[in-house]
Amino acid sequence: MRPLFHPAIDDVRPEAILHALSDPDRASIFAKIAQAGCVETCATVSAVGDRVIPKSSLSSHFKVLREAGLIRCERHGVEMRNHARCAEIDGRFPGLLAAILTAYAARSV
Amino acid sequence: MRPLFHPAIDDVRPEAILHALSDPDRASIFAKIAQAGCVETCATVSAVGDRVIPKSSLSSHFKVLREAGLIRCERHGVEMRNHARCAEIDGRFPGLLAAILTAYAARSV
DNA sequence: CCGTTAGTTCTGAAATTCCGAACTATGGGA
DNA sequence: TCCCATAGTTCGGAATTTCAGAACTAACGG
Repeated sequence: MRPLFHPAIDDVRPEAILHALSDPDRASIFAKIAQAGCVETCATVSAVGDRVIPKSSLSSHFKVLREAGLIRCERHGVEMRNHARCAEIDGRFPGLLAAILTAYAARSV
Repeated sequence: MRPLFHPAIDDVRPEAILHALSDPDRASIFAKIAQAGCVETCATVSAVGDRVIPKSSLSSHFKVLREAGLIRCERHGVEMRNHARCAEIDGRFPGLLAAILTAYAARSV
C-alpha cells in the first residue's frame, strides 16, 4: 500500500484542526491517541461511551484527523499505528491542543 | 422583538465553540468582536479580505456564534450590539479562546 | 492458495451549508 | 399618522458534507 498523505507542519491550518476536533467522536479518538502516545488498531478506539462507531465512519474519522495534521499513520503489517503530532502542532500553535483537550475533559463534569 | 436565546455559561459545549470557530469567516467575525469589545451593526464585520459576506450568511454566522455561547447580542434601536463572552468562557475553558485566536493570527504568515 | 483480520472505498440517504429573495422590526421624518 | 429607509431574519432550493452498510483490498498465517 502506498504511503498515506500527511501535510507538512507548515501546511497545517487552524480551521482544519478545529473542524477535526469539533466532532466529539473524533476528539475522543484523538484524546486517546494523544494520551497513549501511539495507538494500534482502529478497533482500540472504536468504542465511545456505550456506542460503537462503525468501521467505515472510523476510517473517515482517521482520514480527517490525518489530513488535518493531527496524527501520523503508518501501516505495520495488517494493522495501523497512529501517533499524535502534538509536539509539532504545539510548536506552531502553542497551547492550542492542550486547551482543547482540557476543555473537552472539563465538559462532562 | 423577543430577546434572543443565549446559552448559560454552564451549558456551553466545547464542540459548539470549535465548530463555530472552525469556519474562517466566523472566526474572523469573532476576532473582530473580541478585539473591539463590542461591535455595532453586522455590516461592520461583513468584509472579510476582499470578499463581502451576504447578509443572510452573516445572519446565520451570528446565530451560530450566539448559540455556541461565544457572543451576546442585544438589539439597540434598529441595530444590533454584539459582545464577546470571552471572560465567561475563559473561566470555564481556560486558555481556549486565546489559543484559537492566536492560532488564526499565526496562520496567515 | 485459502481464511482471517484490519482497514478502505463505494454508494445512496440524511443532514448541513450557502445565499438570493421576500419578509419583519424599528425609528425618522413629513 | 403614514411612508420610507435601515438592519437584520426567515424561507426555500441548490450544492456540499456526513453517515453507515455493503463490497472490496491488503497483509499475514497456516
